[in-house]
Amino acid sequence: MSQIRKPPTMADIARVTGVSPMTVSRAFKTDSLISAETRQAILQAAEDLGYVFDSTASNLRSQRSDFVAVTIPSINNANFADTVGGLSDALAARNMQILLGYTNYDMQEEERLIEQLLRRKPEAIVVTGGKHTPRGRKLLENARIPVIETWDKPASPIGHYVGFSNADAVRGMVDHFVRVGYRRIAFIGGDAGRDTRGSDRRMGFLGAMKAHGLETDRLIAAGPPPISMREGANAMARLLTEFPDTEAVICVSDLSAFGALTECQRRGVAVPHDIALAGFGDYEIGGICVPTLTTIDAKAREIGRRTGQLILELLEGVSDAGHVTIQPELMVRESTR
Amino acid sequence: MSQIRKPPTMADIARVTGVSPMTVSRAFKTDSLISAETRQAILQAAEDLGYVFDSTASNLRSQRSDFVAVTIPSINNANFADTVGGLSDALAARNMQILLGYTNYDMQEEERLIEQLLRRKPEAIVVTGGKHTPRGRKLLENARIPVIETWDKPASPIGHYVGFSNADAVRGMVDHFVRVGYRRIAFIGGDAGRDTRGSDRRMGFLGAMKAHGLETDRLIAAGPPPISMREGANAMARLLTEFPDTEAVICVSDLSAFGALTECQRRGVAVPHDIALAGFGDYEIGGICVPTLTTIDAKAREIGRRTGQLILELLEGVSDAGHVTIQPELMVRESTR
DNA sequence: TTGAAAGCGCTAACAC
DNA sequence: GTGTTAGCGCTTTCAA
Repeated sequence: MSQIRKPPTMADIARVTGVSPMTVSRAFKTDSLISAETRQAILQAAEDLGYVFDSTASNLRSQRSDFVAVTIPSINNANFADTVGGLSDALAARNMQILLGYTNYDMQEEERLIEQLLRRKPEAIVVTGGKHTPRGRKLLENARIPVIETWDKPASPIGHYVGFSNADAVRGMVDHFVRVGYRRIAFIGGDAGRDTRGSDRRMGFLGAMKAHGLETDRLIAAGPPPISMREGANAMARLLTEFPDTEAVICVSDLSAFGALTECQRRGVAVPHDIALAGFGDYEIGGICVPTLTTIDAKAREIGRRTGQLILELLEGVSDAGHVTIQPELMVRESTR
Repeated sequence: MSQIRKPPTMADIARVTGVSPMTVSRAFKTDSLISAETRQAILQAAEDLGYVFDSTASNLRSQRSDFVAVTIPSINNANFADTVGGLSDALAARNMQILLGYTNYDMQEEERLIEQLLRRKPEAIVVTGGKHTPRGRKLLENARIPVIETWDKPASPIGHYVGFSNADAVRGMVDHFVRVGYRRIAFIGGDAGRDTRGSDRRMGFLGAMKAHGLETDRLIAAGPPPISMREGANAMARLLTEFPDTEAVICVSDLSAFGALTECQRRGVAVPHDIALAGFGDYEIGGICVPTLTTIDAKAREIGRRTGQLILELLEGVSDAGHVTIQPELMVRESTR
């Protein structure tokens, strides 16, 4: 009886409905010219047969995939999740789907991922950061689709970008710290060289400190990214041991800053009275923990939204070059003077 | 000069290399019979021409997509991110790619998403939770591919599942609370009916309280999901006003529990001395905040890993039914007696 | 180890 | 508003 039958195709619907396959195809496109009754009959027949539209075939024939490929360092990070959310919302208007991959903060893995994603023939590709392996960069350059680098302001962009200078953002925070009177300032971040955004922030810290004529030896390397709460706590423990007279600490993200805060709480070190603390990224936790954390809002969601807008414009030929600079915002809260 | 040229295909490589397209195709498959020199020459030519393999065409012809479709409520949630991470790792062995969509805790949106994902012809589909719209359920039943429900133990599974009873898990926590002496216990969760896992946890709370002959009126509905830190804090404020003599609070997740904790800190209410606090999900924050949070580890990553294993077994025909029950683990920490 | 023929399911392009 | 033809780029199948 109930044999394994092949799934129905448009041809099957055409046979049942007494129209040509082409008409069935038209019935599934919202904008196409087709009489209301015909469409209705076709959609009904499709429902009855349990038909499922085959995007693969459609994509091959029309040479459009409705995919936008996206690489992020980690799926488990609220900043990148927000960016993907904003992007997704912006693309929903055109019914485009995101093909997401994560690199685990590894440029080799990014290269592998880019290659794999490009095989799916996306209409655009969005990458996080402006640094890539030579081959990864070449793959992007040759991709014949819009390439958008995000969360960075690349020295030499491959195509387009939507981002900001991580170094400049931290520089601004150091300037603020100095303005309100802090001098012995430390930086907690990942080991140099892997998380490029983290490294850029560290560079910004170093540059600004030097510009102010301040010491730059209070650097705690908390290991390979992702630098999260635990690493922040451990780094703070080292900092309090090695440089007990530190007045203020800038952490590579709110997550590590919160970890650092908990270490202070366990030791009875008062924030900001004994030591000031700041993060980066305006994560939810920074706005709610006690004390709330001074941070930099990098506008994660806006980065995604603007990226999505840009992609739609590029695909429609409305625009042809997008260098969108996002303005991060310093948010002074309870954890600093 | 440099005209817009069509991207090279296997036929182009075949022409350049002097072999048939079929041989080129073989060169890209690791297991196929082909001489080492021929393959070498072909891969070299491909590199020179900037060839990119076309998965779309491959998928159509071979009727295999190497996609696994996944729906999660929110991309910005560490528990689901961990599950996707575990799944992704398990599938990496077979080079399968995850096609991810998020439902925003909305079953209507889930239905829309399922339909869209199925059009891409995934080899399996993983959904979060065991409750769906009637049409969503029907789509899954007719999908002719393995369907795996996760993060739940469905009353009537569509196909397979990897999960646990959210109600039972919370029941166990209530039992523990009663055992150590708490009686006036409250529950902070989302509005009933939207986040099904949250509702199940609430049901578990109510059932266990009744079983112990305790009052069940200390229920704070914190709004529609996602219930995060801010909602937890607001709910705690209401709870402390409406039921100031509450001895212990169970929150629908660690995030809301942490929010609740901050509200206590701002009011000078000592945890666990004045009130005990527990969460759900073993998020990173619960293990590091002060005090650390009693919680239930739902083994998010293991859910993903086991799901991935199951999918591979099902696709290889090794297994034909998977009802995998995950055992959540109560973790008693500083926030409770 | 390699090649030839056919076709996966859909839609572009054109005709009526 | 609908139909016909051809073919997107690859791989299955069979043959050599």
